[in-house]
Amino acid sequence: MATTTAAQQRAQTRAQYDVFLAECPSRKLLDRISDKWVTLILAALGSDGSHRFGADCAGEPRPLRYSELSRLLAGVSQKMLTQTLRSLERDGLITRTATPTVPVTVTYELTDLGVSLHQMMRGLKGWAETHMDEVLDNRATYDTRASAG
Amino acid sequence: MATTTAAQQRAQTRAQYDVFLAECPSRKLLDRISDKWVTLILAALGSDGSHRFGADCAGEPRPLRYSELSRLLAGVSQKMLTQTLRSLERDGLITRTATPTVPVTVTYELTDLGVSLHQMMRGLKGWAETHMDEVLDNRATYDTRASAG
DNA sequence: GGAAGTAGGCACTTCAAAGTGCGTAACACA
DNA sequence: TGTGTTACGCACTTTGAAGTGCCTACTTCC
Repeated sequence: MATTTAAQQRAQTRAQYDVFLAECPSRKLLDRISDKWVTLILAALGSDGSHRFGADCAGEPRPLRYSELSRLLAGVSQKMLTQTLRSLERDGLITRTATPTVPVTVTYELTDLGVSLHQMMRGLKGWAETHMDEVLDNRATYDTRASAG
Repeated sequence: MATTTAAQQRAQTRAQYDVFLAECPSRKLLDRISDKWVTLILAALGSDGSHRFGADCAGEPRPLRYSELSRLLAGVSQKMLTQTLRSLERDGLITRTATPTVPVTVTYELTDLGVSLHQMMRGLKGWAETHMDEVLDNRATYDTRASAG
């Protein structure tokens, strides 16, 4: 009977904890931006449409079509692209504009909020470029010691 | 035979894409901080040991014992706590100090790099508090329209 | 008239991460 | 002597997200 006592206790405390986590706006922000395709779509829409995500993320924001995004993000499945675009639209970070042309044309564009988020991610990039090398150095050193020492 | 042609093409492009992603330091940073327990451990070690993560994350950084962290983070399983601490130690964000006392005592402490990361996450928090409400508003509006409209 | 392109929807499957329980070495205390 | 604590390691299981294939409606081009 009492085989899950410890588990249930943890479930209790976890439930409370999850509530707390859900309340934390920075946690929610992380949930949003920590998605692989979210960051890439933001980068794509935030920069011009050329496939230069890594370097500077510069260029002017430009609306992109679904098919353009699909080609730009290369490895993304249609499902994930659609799904991610929906969630970004839901959050008011991008707008979806469907024009009933020959075959229906849909374009996506960053909102002001989306641009704001994109700007912040460039800030993140700054920190990362400053310190992430150090982190990776530490990681390599740790691994070397673990296997050699 | 050629049933996986499209899939394999995607696999190709995805492989290239993953390489690119792996090279991006901001992507790596996201991989690090977007972990639930990472952020909480950082918050715990970055603030004093009281259970006030949400409000201000203030207080002075203080080394904490494994058991203290375990109690503080409540819902965390021992496995995840150990695992997360290891990875943070590996990255040079925290230090692990074992003192061979009565039952062995282990304390964890933020390194300078860890403090730096903790500071940045407070910056994140700033953005989140400024804009995340807006995002959540949009989300709620979207959901309402979807179900009611 | 059938193939192709556009922007997806739907359902099945897989796969890795997280959860969960159990074991451990050393010592202290009853 | 046996039970408890500390700080884990190991192995099994679950689960939820992502991947993948297959479908549509409409049109245009060959």
